[in-house]
Amino acid sequence: MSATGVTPAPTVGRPRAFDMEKALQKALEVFWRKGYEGASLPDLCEAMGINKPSLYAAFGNKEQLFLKTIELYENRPCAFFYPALERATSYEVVQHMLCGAASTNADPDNPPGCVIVQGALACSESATFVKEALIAKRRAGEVALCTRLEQAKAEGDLPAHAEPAALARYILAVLQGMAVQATSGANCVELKQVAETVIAAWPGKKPEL
Amino acid sequence: MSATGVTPAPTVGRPRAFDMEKALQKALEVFWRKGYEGASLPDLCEAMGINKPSLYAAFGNKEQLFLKTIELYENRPCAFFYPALERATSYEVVQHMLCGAASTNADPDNPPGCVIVQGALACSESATFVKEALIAKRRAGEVALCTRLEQAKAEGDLPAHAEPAALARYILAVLQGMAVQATSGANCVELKQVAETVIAAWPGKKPEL
DNA sequence: AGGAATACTTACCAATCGGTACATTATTGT
DNA sequence: ACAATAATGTACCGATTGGTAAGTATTCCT
Repeated sequence: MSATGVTPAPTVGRPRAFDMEKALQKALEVFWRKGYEGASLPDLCEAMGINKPSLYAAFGNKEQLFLKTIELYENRPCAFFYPALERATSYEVVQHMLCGAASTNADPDNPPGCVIVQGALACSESATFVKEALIAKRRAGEVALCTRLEQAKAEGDLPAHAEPAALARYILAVLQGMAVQATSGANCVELKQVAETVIAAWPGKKPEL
Repeated sequence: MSATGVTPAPTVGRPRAFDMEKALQKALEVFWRKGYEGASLPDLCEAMGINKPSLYAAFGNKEQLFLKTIELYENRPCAFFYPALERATSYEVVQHMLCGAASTNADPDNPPGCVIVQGALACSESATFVKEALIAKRRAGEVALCTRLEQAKAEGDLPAHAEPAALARYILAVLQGMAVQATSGANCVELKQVAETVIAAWPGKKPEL
């Protein structure tokens, strides 16, 4: 198993004629817009600018390609979530999460919504593995936020009666709902209003004005 | 065009050997669990206990069958939304919506989540019509709630600075997020905690204790 | 220059997709 | 009894699905 998780470029043989990262980015766009099952191999190949045997040689199969695009997604467009956890107060944490979600979910340069939500929400049995991988990603985010809110509670940043698990679930529900709203056509301003509504009622300490 | 929208039972010819409403109910379950595109005709036929020609004769095609199941869905399991609008105060309106969603989204007797959310969130071009029909359903709910909140504001039930459109969008986002949570395995108690978090911070007048 | 190794192109595969033609069976009206 | 009508079961349709075999082209190493 390589340390980077990426197959190292071989020193011999014909060199690859396309950029794997750019191809992944294009595949991500297709999966993002159409979901795992709705994206066909011709769709993917056309967007990636390669043909099927190249796709299979480089990425394994459709399922593995999808999982790799999700990895890319978490490191690039959706990169607001985990960094937000490092903010000083729970107020700022949720503020950055919700505002980041509003921006990326309704970014006109990307498909609307969130691929981790809409990539495989309801699907046939053949996509069960992918569906559960996305469930795990969503749950991981919830657990991470819950841990952060427990810390906030311990620090007195959240009141003693606060329930970090319930609050984390609530915030994740709002984030996921914002993704649905974005796929329905909501724009960034509209999503920021949702974010603002949540933030205004946040039980944690607010920053000085 | 018939008044009921249902083809009247013909007086001559071989009688239908299955109950259309029960078959629709079974089809709804399949679409609910697998989504519009993830549900294949064999899936549907098996669940409905009929075969393809009967399905097409009775319901038109897959798309029309889906739209009919959505109609059934709105009148049956998901029947908490519009009735909730008739409550006396905005507090009770959102309380009933959120608690109703918690119950039906995580009802162990039904598939998890909400078919109007997950039926066709991200899909191929061939499902565009269905996808937009669901978007329209979601938007209609949002508009109806917004109208109800405008009334609440006019009645002094909501403060003068309240923005009904933003609040309605927020509540719908939470409802849709709860559906996503349910498909991820959240149970009724967990969803009720989300509902309670929202209700506790609702800006409208709270009922007497 | 000549392997060895890798990627690309074309053409194909079985399985499944949504949808239907056709013959058969069951019912009503006369 | 007999036509008219409608639902059923079987068997099929072309198109598309994810995936691959095989031949060709391009590179590195000796």
